[in-house]
Amino acid sequence: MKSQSTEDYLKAIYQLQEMQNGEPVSTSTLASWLGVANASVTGMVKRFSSADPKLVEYEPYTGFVLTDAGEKIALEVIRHHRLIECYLSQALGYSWDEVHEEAERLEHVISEAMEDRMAQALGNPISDPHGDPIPDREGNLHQLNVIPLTQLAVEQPGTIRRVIGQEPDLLRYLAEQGLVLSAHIKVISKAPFNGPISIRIVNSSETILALGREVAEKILIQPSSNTR
Amino acid sequence: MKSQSTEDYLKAIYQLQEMQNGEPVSTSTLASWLGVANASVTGMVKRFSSADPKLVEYEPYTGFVLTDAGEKIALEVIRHHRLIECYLSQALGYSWDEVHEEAERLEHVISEAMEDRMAQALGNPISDPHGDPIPDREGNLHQLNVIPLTQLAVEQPGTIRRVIGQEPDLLRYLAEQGLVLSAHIKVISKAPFNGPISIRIVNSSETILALGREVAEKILIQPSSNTR
DNA sequence: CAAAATTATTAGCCTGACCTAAATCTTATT
DNA sequence: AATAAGATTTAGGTCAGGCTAATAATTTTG
Repeated sequence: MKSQSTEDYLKAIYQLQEMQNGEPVSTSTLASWLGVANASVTGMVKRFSSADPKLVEYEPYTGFVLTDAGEKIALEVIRHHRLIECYLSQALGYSWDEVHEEAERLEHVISEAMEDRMAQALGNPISDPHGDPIPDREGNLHQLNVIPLTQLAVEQPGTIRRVIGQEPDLLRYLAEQGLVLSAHIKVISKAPFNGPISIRIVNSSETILALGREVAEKILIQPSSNTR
Repeated sequence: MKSQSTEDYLKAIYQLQEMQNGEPVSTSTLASWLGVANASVTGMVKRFSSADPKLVEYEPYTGFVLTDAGEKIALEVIRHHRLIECYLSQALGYSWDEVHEEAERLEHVISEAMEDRMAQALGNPISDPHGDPIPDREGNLHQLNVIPLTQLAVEQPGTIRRVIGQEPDLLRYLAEQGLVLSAHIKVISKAPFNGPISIRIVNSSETILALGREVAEKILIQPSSNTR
């Protein structure tokens, strides 16, 4: 089994690559994501690309891309992480802003047997408490058909399916406003000049919420047919 | 938080001290228990006894004894370990020979919050699947009134309350024979010259089981009044 | 297109946790 | 009391995973 650091690096590269539509991940991006010095990343990744099997491809001054072997490990760790999040939420009553931190440590130590038992207890869930997809044992991800809230048309109704990012403060804030998974919402207006997006939660109070673009970008919506 | 190794060392010292009725633990005993070289123990324990607060008292050529601060940490780790064992057994269907290995890694990474939630889900158990007592948050242990099976008198009935040791093979063997917690047994005979002890499981088949002294020493019995 | 700014790499160092081999201390034995 | 046997510690080394400071490569800008 790979060390905890190795697993963290590979997971981070995978996630950053995903966030950048497959672009190679630069040294400094990875370093600041992991909270280590650039030089540490250079050293660590150098080991990865001379490992057997090779875990990342590395083009100096371009960045890192996972090999299939590296991606496999990353997906295993992500599967652990997200299953644990689900389990903590469903079996132990954690809220969605608490699960990430705990899972971050547990993901490196659970056995495959434990993973299987958790998955079974949960009925093999396909997404975690934030709507992030859980890879299956082979690493296949179930992709949702969603768009960021920023791209939802005015008056177009939709359902919240996923929230990107793990900042507990933001997650708590969203939950307080009723912006949780499966909530039905509708965009009332989008202020110009990149201003806030005003939305309403359908079938709930008539309150109108204004969200900044940064936040709205992280809320992924499954559009539904416009019923009005 | 202390490193995983530190926690392992302190836990080991605690358990060895317990097994030796409070005797100081020698370098080589600890080293072979942990599976590391003697020199590694010397180095590590030296750090502990010059730490702030000091974690072990060390008398050269006599051995190590935990200070109150060291014992506190050891008991926290043991509480984690045993609660996890309980949880795995009750919530995820692990058998008593499987729990130890998994708990051995999880004990170092769970948060206090998770510990509390597990304890609550289990109804604050006071012993783990092997009958080992679970320290409470303050480190208090509930001591059972038990004796090793080797000391149970012939014809004296008793109940299995605890099994010492975590060897999966032994635990599986015992379970197959019906020697599980709460089983009622009676000693039929004790062969002389340290020979095997023959027992019968009360209220079950009439089969007579012969156990070696080594094994019998690890089975702790709560004697009950002789009803015949 | 050269200089400035940015980004990445190298060099050299540190710490924790291990190791082996050699030296030293203690205890037991003659 | 001297020595052999056994236990323990010291000396010196490795490896992973960090760090800072200095250097080098690339990209941007004037």
